Amino acid sequence: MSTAAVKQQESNDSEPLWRQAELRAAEAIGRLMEFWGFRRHMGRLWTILYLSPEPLTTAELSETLQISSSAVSLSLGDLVRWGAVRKTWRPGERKDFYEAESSVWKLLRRVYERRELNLIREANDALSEAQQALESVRGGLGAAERRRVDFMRKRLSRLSALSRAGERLVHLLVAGRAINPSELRSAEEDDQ
Amino acid sequence: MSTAAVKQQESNDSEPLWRQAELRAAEAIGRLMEFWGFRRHMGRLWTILYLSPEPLTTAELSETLQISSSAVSLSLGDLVRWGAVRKTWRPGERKDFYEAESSVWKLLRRVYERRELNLIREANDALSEAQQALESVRGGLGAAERRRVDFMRKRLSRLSALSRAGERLVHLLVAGRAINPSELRSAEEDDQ
DNA sequence: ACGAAGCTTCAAGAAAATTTGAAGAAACTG
DNA sequence: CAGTTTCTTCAAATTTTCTTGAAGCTTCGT
Repeated sequence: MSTAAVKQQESNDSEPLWRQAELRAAEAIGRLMEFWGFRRHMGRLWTILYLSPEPLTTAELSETLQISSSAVSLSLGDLVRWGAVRKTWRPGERKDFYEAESSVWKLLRRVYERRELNLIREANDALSEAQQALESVRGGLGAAERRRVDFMRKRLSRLSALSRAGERLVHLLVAGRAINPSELRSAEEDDQ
Repeated sequence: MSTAAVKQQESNDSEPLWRQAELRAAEAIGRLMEFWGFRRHMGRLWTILYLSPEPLTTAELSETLQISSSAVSLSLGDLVRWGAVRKTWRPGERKDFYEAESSVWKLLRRVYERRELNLIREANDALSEAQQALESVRGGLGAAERRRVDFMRKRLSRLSALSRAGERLVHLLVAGRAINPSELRSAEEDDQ
């Protein structure tokens, strides 16, 4: 009864037979993107567009994925801002059409460039500030506390070295150059 | 007189002067980890431990970060499970003490190995299923729909190729070997 | 210029996650 | 072995994030 039910469902709704496969792929990519820090809808929408031979309208998207048109608009806007989806225009049509940027590599690069690098830099700044704060405080401490603070300073500088190394690696990645992760490892090989 | 003032400051809050810097660093790393898909507390706790010359108790941690002991226990448990923190034991002490795994490189490797690889594999499986579903449906379609499905199949196989390439890269990364991101790029260079 | 169609933004509601206090287990001490 | 101390688990509550329907804008055709 369950397999029959599926067949029925497919033809009853006047849904193409491949819709289910499409949704499954969209879901997989959606999860991947969610895990990567984006909204799940972004991945789903992008996938639907990526699998479509021609541009789609927001109405088609919201119908396919069964989400409200405002949700489509929201996530689609993000996708456009990330360059993952382009607005296209059709002569004689009033609605906007959307198509996926089909070079995943380009997308990855852009995200790393805009987002990951920023993130690392912010962490870096915060670490530097913390280090400076420690240094400025160090003078007025007794011997025991000074030892303590020196330990922290050593550790903080290791973290800084790491995050600078990470920044460098992402830079290389974005430039499409080869990367050697051992740089990360060696960034923390000064003391034990 | 100025040293006296500093001393006062120290004792008024009964907080060491460097506490603030420590918290700032913890916050920075916490954000980084949150962005990376972990609970923020995990990063904060790890950082406090990493910056401490000696192991700390849960009580000290919850006091330092101002979070409940149950939250400490929860996130600390995760950290131990990820190998980011070790339980240590002190003769004569009843409480457990915790210390940070100080090799960040080891940690990164472990996370990529356990989590990212799994994630990619899951996506891969879902994509394969979708592809198979399309193939099994292809027979019963008219010409137009068949063309449509063939387009999807081509795109899906590109996604598969990409994610297999990604899997390979992560493998290399985990093994500490050099990586060339151009493998990703070339994974989608069959058609336009 | 007016009306309609489509897109976006917003505030309210729903869902999901994190956080916590309290209760339960486990481990140690006297 | 009873009584503590410490750690963990759980359900309730809070906070945060997501989703939606409605209202506001903009653009286009007449």
